Amino acid sequence: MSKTPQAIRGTQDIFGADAEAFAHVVETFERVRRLYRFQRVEMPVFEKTPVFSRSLGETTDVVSKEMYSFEDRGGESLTLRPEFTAGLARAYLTNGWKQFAPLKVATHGPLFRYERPQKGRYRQFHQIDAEVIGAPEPTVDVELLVMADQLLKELGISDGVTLQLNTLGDGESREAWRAALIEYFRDHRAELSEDSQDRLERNPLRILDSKDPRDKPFTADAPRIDQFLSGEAQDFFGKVTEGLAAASVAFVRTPSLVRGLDYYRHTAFEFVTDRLGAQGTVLGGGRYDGLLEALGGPATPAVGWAAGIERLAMLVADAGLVPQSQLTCVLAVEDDAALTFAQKAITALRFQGIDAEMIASGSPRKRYDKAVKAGARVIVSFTCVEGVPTANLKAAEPSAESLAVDQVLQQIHP
RNA sequence: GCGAUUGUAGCUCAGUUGGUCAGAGCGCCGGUUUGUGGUACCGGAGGUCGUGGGUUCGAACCCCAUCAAUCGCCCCA
Repeated sequence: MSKTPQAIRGTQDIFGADAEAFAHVVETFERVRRLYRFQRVEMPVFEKTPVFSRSLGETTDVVSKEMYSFEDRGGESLTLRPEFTAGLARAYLTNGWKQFAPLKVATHGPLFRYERPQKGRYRQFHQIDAEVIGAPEPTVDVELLVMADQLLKELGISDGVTLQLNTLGDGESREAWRAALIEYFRDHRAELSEDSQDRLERNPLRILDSKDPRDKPFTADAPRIDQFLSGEAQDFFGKVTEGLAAASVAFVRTPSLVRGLDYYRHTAFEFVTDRLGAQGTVLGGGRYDGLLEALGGPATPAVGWAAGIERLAMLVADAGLVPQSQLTCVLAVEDDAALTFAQKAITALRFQGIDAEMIASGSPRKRYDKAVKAGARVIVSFTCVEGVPTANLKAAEPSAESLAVDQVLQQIHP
């Protein structure tokens, strides 16, 4: 006896209302990205492993435990993409897209991370993504932030979502800050949570957003990036905040918002909601001026963001904002002798751009009831009167839809 | 990798201290009723109670293991 294989942990079969919400998010993103003139790109779902491992650098945990890697038949290590950014950076370098700089691109699709599933977190998940490669100006950061803000507003989920904004400064500022943080936390080492004591060695910046209450008193008084910002970095951040003000995009300065990887510079941001449990980040991004160099390319400034489609879809669905598409016309074939006539009719309706569904199976007596339950604007029953197939249009009162359906039916004959 | 909770019909669930406990509603299929009609009634299909062990005269119920789901921790590019 063979058993049906189960779906892989952390994958989803998205269907029905969830699929509608998902599609609505993608469609809205596509509309907004056109407004901002971001070009659509399609990317491979897998790459050579170094594309991701080199971009991730020293965070060995992520590389070894969180990536879906495997060897192809030639023995080369490949990886299902865990993010869009590294693949886009690779494409920029290998295709000579420098000629198009500054390159504004947008994409969406599945990503893969070997994680324990929980609310809003899956092994195969989906993101929308927007990046600008080859532009060092803070105005570009602003454009991306305003675009993200508009997207959330167009989706109708901006209430309860706050933009958390921080700067990591340039390379030197960042390094000085990091050194100061290590020194500070080392002095309080014994009082930190076990996790944070561990983080002190691996990833000290992460102590700042620890969830452990034992760490809170120390994170509150920790050194802030502002004390270490160079004049240039201050100026950059100032222009970003001025741009946001000009676009009326509200934000909250969040000194604890950090990025673990060294290639991040300057702007870092997250749109966060309190409605998704522990996974509150709805859209996140920042400037990664150091990434293309890490991939072996020339120094190339870049900035971008990504957002989880599932999380956005949940917010949209919870707010009841998924557009419903009501069936326009349903045909109830109450006599099988009228079936071909009904088939002619439904074909004509659909060719006229009228969406239609036909009920022609099961007990003929119950087909009309089924048709009623389909919730269409217009019901057409098909019966035979003295042996002649006949269509009867039912509508409570004449409407644009019923008139249109009637007009098509007038032109159809058994 | 760790923790908590949960697994009974296609769906939502009930099932008492282990002793007709294999059930209900919805959905599906069929029949009757109604006949410009979202009605009502009758009937039917469908489950080795997640899986495998164990305790017991007897397990959906107790114990162990395992798988899966949900939520959280770790991690978060």
